[in-house]
Amino acid sequence: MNLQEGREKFIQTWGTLGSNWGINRTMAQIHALLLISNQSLTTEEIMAELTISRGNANMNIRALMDWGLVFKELKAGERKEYFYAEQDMWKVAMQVMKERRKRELEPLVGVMDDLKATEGETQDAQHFRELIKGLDSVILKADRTIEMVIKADENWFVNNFLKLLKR
Amino acid sequence: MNLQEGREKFIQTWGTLGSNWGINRTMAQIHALLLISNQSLTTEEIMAELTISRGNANMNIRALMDWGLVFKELKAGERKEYFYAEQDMWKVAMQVMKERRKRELEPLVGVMDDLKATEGETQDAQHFRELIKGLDSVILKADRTIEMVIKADENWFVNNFLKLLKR
DNA sequence: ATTTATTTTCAATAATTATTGAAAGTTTAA
DNA sequence: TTAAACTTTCAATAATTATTGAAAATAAAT
Repeated sequence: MNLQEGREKFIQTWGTLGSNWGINRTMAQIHALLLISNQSLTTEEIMAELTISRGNANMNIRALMDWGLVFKELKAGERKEYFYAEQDMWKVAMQVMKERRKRELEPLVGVMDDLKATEGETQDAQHFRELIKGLDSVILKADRTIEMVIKADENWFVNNFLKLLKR
Repeated sequence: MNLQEGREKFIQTWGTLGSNWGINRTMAQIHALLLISNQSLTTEEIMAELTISRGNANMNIRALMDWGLVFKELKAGERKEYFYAEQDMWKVAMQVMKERRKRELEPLVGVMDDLKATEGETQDAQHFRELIKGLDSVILKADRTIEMVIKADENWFVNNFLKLLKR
């Protein structure tokens, strides 16, 4: 497989993976393209490479920036914006976890509290509360695990940083 | 919140959550309905409760069985099929992990091997291979972690089973 | 101030994905 | 065997989601 084929396969694979996980295909493809690019790209270049419209490119680039996966670079003396992606895939994975935790797990915790407070002493009501309790404990466990992994990773980062200073 | 409201809110929440994660809303709602039901339900009952068509109900029930989240029960002297869901939410979470690992992570490993073999000695080609290497290591790490959690959980199950025998 | 370059927005449209419902298939009972 | 009860399939349709493209907004240069 040559470079061109590899790049195309990666963009397509990343796109499919994204849509399996509830992320819009184009957004994942732009991310893939920026990942494999050595330099930052303009909106124009992204449009051309993926043959998508300006509107589409713009909206998805913004979304990637909201996710903290893509950043803007301004070049001196140039008016247009350049974009690049975090390339360390471990950091990418951490960032995705962090964001999904914030966007989905945290709101869920609130809903679970409401559901736990459901009234009624019938068998059905008790069964419902039992199920919710079980689900709540799984959600809490997941939340704590992710928190732990993120904290550990950040410490690792801080530690490496401190090591650098000590040299 | 009374029981009826709680059930409806749960079904709707589970449906939304599912579609955020690339799972069809109705499938998630049928799952939710079976989770909160004390007894197994027929296709008719599921259709009525969620106001969906027979075809839709049938297809999504099959999908849930393929995922190992829902099971069929045949009642003596009755012709129609009854369905129920695994109610232990920890087991549900494990089963979802297992299935996603099998369906998505494993095929990905194959693609990554192809991508790692991309040819070329240009800067671009080297950068591409570096990225793929980094991604591959994250995927492998995720795969091993999930495997570990599943194994640990299965051992826990075996252990508890053995404990029961020893009483 | 005016022009030019660039980004953003969003109504219209296209593409994708989910759902229906009726016909075909299957299984059990009479 | 025929009929009745039930399940499965799938082409047609509906609903949802993504994409376009052109106009409006913004920012910088002349």
